[in-house]
Formats: sequence, structure tokens, C-alpha cells
Amino acid sequence: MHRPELRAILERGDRAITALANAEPTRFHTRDEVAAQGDGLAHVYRLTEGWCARVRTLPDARVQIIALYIPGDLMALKAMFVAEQADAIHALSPVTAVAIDQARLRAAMIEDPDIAVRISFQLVDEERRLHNRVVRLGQGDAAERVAAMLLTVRARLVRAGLIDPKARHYRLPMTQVQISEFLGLTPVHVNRIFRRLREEKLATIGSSEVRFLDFDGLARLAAPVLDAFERGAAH
Amino acid sequence: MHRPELRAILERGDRAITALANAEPTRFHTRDEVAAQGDGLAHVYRLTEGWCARVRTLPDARVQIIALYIPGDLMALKAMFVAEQADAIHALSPVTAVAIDQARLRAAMIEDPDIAVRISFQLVDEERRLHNRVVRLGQGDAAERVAAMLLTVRARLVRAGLIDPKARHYRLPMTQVQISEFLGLTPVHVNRIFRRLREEKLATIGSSEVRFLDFDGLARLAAPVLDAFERGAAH
DNA sequence: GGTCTGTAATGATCTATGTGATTATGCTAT
DNA sequence: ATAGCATAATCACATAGATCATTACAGACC
Repeated sequence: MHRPELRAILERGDRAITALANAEPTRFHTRDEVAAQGDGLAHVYRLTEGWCARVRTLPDARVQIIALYIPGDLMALKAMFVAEQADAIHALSPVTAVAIDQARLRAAMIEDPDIAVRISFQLVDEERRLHNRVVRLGQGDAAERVAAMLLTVRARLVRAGLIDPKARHYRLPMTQVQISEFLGLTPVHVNRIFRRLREEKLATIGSSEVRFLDFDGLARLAAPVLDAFERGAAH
Repeated sequence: MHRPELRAILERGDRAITALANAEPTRFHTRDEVAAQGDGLAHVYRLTEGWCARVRTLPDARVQIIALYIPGDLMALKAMFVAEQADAIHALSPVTAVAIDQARLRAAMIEDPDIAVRISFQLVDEERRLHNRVVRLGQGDAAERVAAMLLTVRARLVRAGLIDPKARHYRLPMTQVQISEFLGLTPVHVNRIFRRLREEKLATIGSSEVRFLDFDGLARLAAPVLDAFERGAAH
């Protein structure tokens, strides 16, 4: 799928970015705020361990989880161009991240093309995921949203080399409430879909563990809202 | 909102990118496909006149408009890193766009930091809009989605210098069906919300023309799903 | 001038998803 | 060991928005 000649550049870019970190990696506990909504963002982060979520809390307390971050991701790149942050970033699990000063990264990007490419790549990849997310929230019903989430999170972990492609299960450190905030559904309804997946022997979700019972069946359920790449890369 | 020292770089980047175009600008008619879903994308486009939409058609014929593009936007930047395209790009009105070879742009990005910054900026800006879109589709009700769309499209046109900030109206070249595809609603329901806006004397939408009657009232309706920047920049 | 075809307007139902409320099931802490 | 609290599982009921069907209108084309 990706233009192949890029891999080497991306790895160099990653190393160069990590080298810019001004201090030791920072650790966060589950539920900590890595960055707060409304903060003037001074830093970009490279997530090295654990999961984070970009969370928007509306004035009337509705909550939407906009995106998930897994190890290897650059977070809050917006800080390079935009002074103010509309969302918070929360740790979903114990997290380790390196902070990089936004101005320093921006300067480095101008001098080191590997960094510029690495950053653009991250942005393009996030954009692809957001496009899919818009499709799912705009057109997908509850079951499609849930199934697509379970599958694409897995695909992402596989691609990042964090889980074995053959494994039929993975750890998802989110409560049902958080999953419902991610999917734009109520926790009750997410629970109903989970029950249905269990009853139809497609997958089980419990104690932060997703387990696939009938991978193809689940993929069939999600198929309408998977993009061509995901449909292929599913197994 | 934006880190101020950027403006000059962005303008230089824009000029440098336009200079890379390998031919005369291409023209498209309303409803033409600038790029087809599933195409291997060879080009990035800079839109100079008219409106385009990024459109995803699902296998069962559901349709989601993922994003809108207005003059000045770079379209299909994904082509630089990803060989295959999951969405089509349609002209919503007569369109003029310059095509830039993706490989050439990628090479130029590595040599000219202004181009790298311009591209990253476009990506970050699109990402911001997509984040808002996820919030609206995930949490906003029909009226909030409609009102937020009317306001943010206007804000975007103002920022691009395409309409007068004081004007109480603008041209929106979309049918109610297309608007419903953008908002993840049915055309019937969009029509109902339009009627409500008319009855409550907030705005009128007809013959491709959006007209604000009570700007603050509309902004109040949309407020929960506007980000801090948009809430401020509304007038 | 009339006939098509796309677009818009609106009413009458239906349904997927939300709301509210209750009970069960763990952890964590004392 | 027990109290307390977050999470999860379900039920009964409410509703926003979808679906189906009809009518009206406007521009394009003959």
C-alpha cells in the first residue's frame, strides 16, 4: 500500500526526532492528562509505551474520543502550527512519552528533510484514519462501528509490530464507556452490541481483552465501512 | 490562533508548489470526477477555482462526503505516501485545478523547506477540521450539525479571503442531498432543519445561497460543537 | 408550450438508538 | 472481611431521525 522507497527515510526521521527530546521520557498514569483542553501547547510527543486518547469534552459534558494513539505515534503535531489546543490528551493506560519542543521540532523539520517526511507521513496516516472515522460515524450503524473498531485497532497494532499477526486476541485498555465515547454511541448500546457479538460467536470483549472467535464473520459485518486497504489487510 | 511567523513561509511555499505544475490548469464541470475511488493517485492538486468534495461510496451505495475543498486548498496529498485512493474527489461546481506530480512534489518537499512547511500546514489544518467533524458526527444532533456547517464553511471562506467578513450571505454550491451526505443525515431531515431555521428566523438556505438572519442565534445553536477558535472567529 | 428530470417540501409511519433505573460483579482500600 | 466505588449487564420505555409516499416546482430540452 505505501510507496515502498519511504521506509528508510521514515526510520531515519524517527531517530532524528527522538534525538531532539529535551529531557528524559515522561511517565503518566492511567487517566492522567498528557495535555489539557485549552492549553497552549508547547510540546509535541512521541509515544513510546501505552495508549493515549484525544478527548473533546463539550460545554454540556458530552464527550467524544476523537483518536487513539499507540506506541510509535507522534502526538499533538498541531502544536507546530497552532497555538491553542481544542482537545485534551488522556492516558488510557500507564504511558511513557518523550516531549519535544514544538519550535525546536519545526526548526529541525526545515533543516532535516527526513524529519519533514516523517511528520508529513504521520499526518497523512492520521488523516486516512480520520477519513474512515467520518465515514463510520456518518454512515455506519452501531454494529458496523463496533466491528470496524475491533478490526482496525488490531490491524494498526499489527502494522506497528506490537502484536503477532496470527494472534486471535489483543489487549484494548478501554472501558465500555470509553469505547462508547469513541464510537459516538451510548455505553448501553455498546454493551448490547458486545452481547450480540458474543451470542453470534463472532468475538468476546471483556477485562480489556478482545478475542476473535470468527474473524471472517466479523470482517463481513464491518465490510461496508472498511476501506479497500483494511478489507485486504484484515488477516 | 496561528503561530504568526509562518505566514511568509506559507506564501513562499504556495508559490513554489504552483511552480511545479507540469501543465496548464485543468478544468472540470460540475459533477466531474477529479479523481476516482480506487485510482492509483499520481497527482496532487491545487484547487484554484470552484468547490470539490471528497466522496466515499460504500459497496451498498451509501454515500459520505468526507471533506470539502475550496480555492487555495491542496487536494489528495495522501498521494505522496499512499499509492491507492479510498475516495473519489468530485467537482461541486465548475472547477479549475493545477495537477502536480506526486513524486515531483515529494522530491521538492525534501529540497525546499518552504514546501515541506506548506504541506504540513495544510495537513494540520485539515486534521483540525476532521477532528471537529468527528465531534459533530459523533455527538452533535441534526440541528447542531447543520448550524455548525453553515458557520464553519463561512469562517473558512472568510479566512481564505474569498468572501467579505461582513457579508451576511455566501454561495454554497451543494444540493440538499449533498449536504445530507456531508452531515450523515437524510435529505428529508436536512430539509426539516432548514425549515426550522427559516421559521425561527435564524437563516435561509435556497438556490445555493446561505443567508444569515440571526447570526448570534445560529452561533448559539451550534455552540456546543464549535471549537474555541470557531466560537471566537464566528463574527 | 409541453414534457422530463432533478430538486425541494411535507406528512405519516417505523426503528435504531438513547434514557432511566436496577442489579450484579468485581477491585481497592481500610 | 467488609465497605465502597467503578464497571458491566439488562430491562422497560422514549425519541430523534429514518423510511416511504406524495406533491410541487424549476430549469433543460424538444
